[in-house]
Amino acid sequence: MEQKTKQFRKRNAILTYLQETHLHPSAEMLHEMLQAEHPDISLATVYRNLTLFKNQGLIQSLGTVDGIERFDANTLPHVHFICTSCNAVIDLPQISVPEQLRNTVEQTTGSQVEACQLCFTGICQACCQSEKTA
Amino acid sequence: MEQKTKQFRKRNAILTYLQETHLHPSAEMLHEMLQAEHPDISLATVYRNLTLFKNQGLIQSLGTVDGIERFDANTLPHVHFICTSCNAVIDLPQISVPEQLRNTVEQTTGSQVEACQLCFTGICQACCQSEKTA
DNA sequence: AAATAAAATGAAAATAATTCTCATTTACCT
DNA sequence: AGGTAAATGAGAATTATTTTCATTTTATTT
Repeated sequence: MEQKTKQFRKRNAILTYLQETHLHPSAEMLHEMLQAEHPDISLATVYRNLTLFKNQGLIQSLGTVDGIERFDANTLPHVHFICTSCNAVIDLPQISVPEQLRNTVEQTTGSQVEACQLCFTGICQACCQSEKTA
Repeated sequence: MEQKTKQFRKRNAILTYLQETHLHPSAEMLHEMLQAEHPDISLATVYRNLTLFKNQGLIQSLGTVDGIERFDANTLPHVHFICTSCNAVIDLPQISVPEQLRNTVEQTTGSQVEACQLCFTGICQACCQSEKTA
């Protein structure tokens, strides 16, 4: 009962993990998490494939948080919250950017809009509470 | 007719330049521009003072564009457009993020919102046109 | 005004995230 | 199985940013 396609490849593991997590991980976070399944995976492979996925449009970069790039397999426009205390990146599905803004931007500036990111920063609930108890 | 306060300091020059430009420059861009007035200004001084201004809340970081951090002396919430072709960062004063969203985020997540950034990416007008003619 | 202390700066070394090189391994095709 | 192209690991290289430390500049005190 072997698999038809032997996918030794770590590439799939990286993409799959990204698609299943909600942590918006960095390359190093990914590398660490993937070592459970692939103890010999190298950091270079993680970086290499992240760059590849980005170019293929399979994932998006969320920019840097505390100097480190974070990634998201959800390429649909959606809103994030970044905690400046614990550096968590959290989805905010309850908020959305009005679709029409895209057109407003294109028409008032003569540019071509490819993407749009809305991002709130502050202290997340968990950090707010640990501040109180401390 | 000498000035009362001898301000040899380059610090002021850095902040003033940031406040007067609309280019949302990087440390290196700043360093290059400031050399006109201060030929001996060092890159370390630019970085040092940018970090200082950030901590003092006098400027904000816009995050990285093509791997390089960009700065803005306008700390009021406002919207940006980033050109993925020429890496220009352009203000979009005609757009704004509804103030109420801040409360929505705080109430639905139990977090404390400190700031909010909305940013469109794409091809700016200038680059759109040079693409056509090329 | 001179003396002293504190802050700011330049130059270059150090750091750290990311990318690249190259030898090796793995998967695919016939 | 044999040959070829793609993927990977290990570590070197790169590069933006930070730090160190000696020097200069500014502020303060006498």
